[in-house]
Amino acid sequence: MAKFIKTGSCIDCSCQVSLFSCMTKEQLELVDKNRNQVVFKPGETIFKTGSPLTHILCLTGGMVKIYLEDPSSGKNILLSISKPIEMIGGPGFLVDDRHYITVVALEETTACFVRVEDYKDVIFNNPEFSLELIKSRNERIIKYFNKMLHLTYKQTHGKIADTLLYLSDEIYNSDTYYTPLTRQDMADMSSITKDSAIRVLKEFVSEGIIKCGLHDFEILNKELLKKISKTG
Amino acid sequence: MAKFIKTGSCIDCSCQVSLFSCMTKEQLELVDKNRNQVVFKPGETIFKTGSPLTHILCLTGGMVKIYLEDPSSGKNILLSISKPIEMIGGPGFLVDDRHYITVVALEETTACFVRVEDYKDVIFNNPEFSLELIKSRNERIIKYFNKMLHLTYKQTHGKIADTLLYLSDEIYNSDTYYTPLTRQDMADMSSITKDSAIRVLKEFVSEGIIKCGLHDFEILNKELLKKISKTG
DNA sequence: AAAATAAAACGATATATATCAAAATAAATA
DNA sequence: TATTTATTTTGATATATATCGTTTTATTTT
Repeated sequence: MAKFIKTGSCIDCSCQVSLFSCMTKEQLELVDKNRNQVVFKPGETIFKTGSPLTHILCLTGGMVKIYLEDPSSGKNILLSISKPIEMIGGPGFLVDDRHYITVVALEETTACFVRVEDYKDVIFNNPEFSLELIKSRNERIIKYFNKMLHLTYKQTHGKIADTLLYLSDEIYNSDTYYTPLTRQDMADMSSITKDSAIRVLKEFVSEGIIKCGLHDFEILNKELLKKISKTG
Repeated sequence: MAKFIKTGSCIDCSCQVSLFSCMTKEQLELVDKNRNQVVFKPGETIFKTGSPLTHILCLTGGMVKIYLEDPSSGKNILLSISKPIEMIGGPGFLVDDRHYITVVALEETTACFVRVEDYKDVIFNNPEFSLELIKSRNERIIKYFNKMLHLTYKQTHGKIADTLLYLSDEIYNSDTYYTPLTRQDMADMSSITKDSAIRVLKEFVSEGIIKCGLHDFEILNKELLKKISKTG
């Protein structure tokens, strides 16, 4: 039992639904301070593909990876990394109430769970929130469109370049960063095999485009990396 | 001028916005009967990637293909075929009001344009509609998740099998169908090259799985096709 | 109907990348 | 610290699929 349900999670954590109506990040930050939260250790699974979607996650601290799992092939696609403050639900919401994503803590992560019924209530009673939600869904779809295009025509070098730039520009906001991601994770982000990821990273190092250890990365020639990302 | 704006399109076609609040297909059908519509000839472009998104399309007759275009690589992904009655907007709605999809008529197609402001009004004033819209966005995201997984791990045979099954099960509802799609279209649907599509189709024919002419298809061994789709 | 254009078909070749196996290194555990 | 386990690295090989040039067939235009 304790193996499947993390202590303290999936309990109505006294989130005041009305407070969610005002959706500015500043307000959410305030709200979150006064709330009991669940703490996840690195590597712990928060949402698992296929399991019932009963709550929406409000990520308040730490960092998680979000990925797709294909049970039949065993292949994964690492879709994104998420940082606070972000609501993480997944497309099963309002559809079949199942998770279509797996969310795993990359470091110590704090989160609060909001019941889907409560979340639905907010949408129903707050048209501004609805429009914001539709907007964010659409923004995500645009990202998936790009991902689909990249998956079809980019090759390993372009894909790894994308991954390095994503981490630098969107996650760590620096050309030098430490990441807990493994080579397998970076391969899953790039939709290539682990072996290919290692090979390409090594090439980039030998060409002076990056410097890297197991988890430390430094982008030395960002312009070239961007060019590689563009040309495929 | 006439080259870019189809005569009669993108004009507020007196759609009664309030009527859209009731979103059952039957009701929409009734509405559409009393509305002046725009007729597109086969091959005509209705929405073009990159152009301003000023209207949402209500497809009332005919059939369209919806695809992603990558201007830099020239690669296309054919996402889906749409039949009446369906609302076609695209993820630029509420984001940057640009089209991220290209919609092209496959046969003579009738459609009605709804101004985005009016559409926004409906969402704002009708919470049931909002929930339905979020649901449909999520359903689409689930499809894109599957597409992304398939793109990464399936190979040509599995991809073409998927395309044949999609046309049979979701579009033409028959194991025998005529389709105006070209080999290039079927390749774009499968995210492979035209040459590969031709090769695989020919293999399927020689193995007795399908029978096909240029545009006529007959699925002879559906179970095997499903198996090929599953195993990649 | 003839000419021109576009689409489909096909073979030969190139190549990128997955796959596999084995070694080296790092991390976790006892 | 020693031992086990997991991750990373590396090379060799296989293979699927894109690419290219050419021919054939279909479709459209004049």
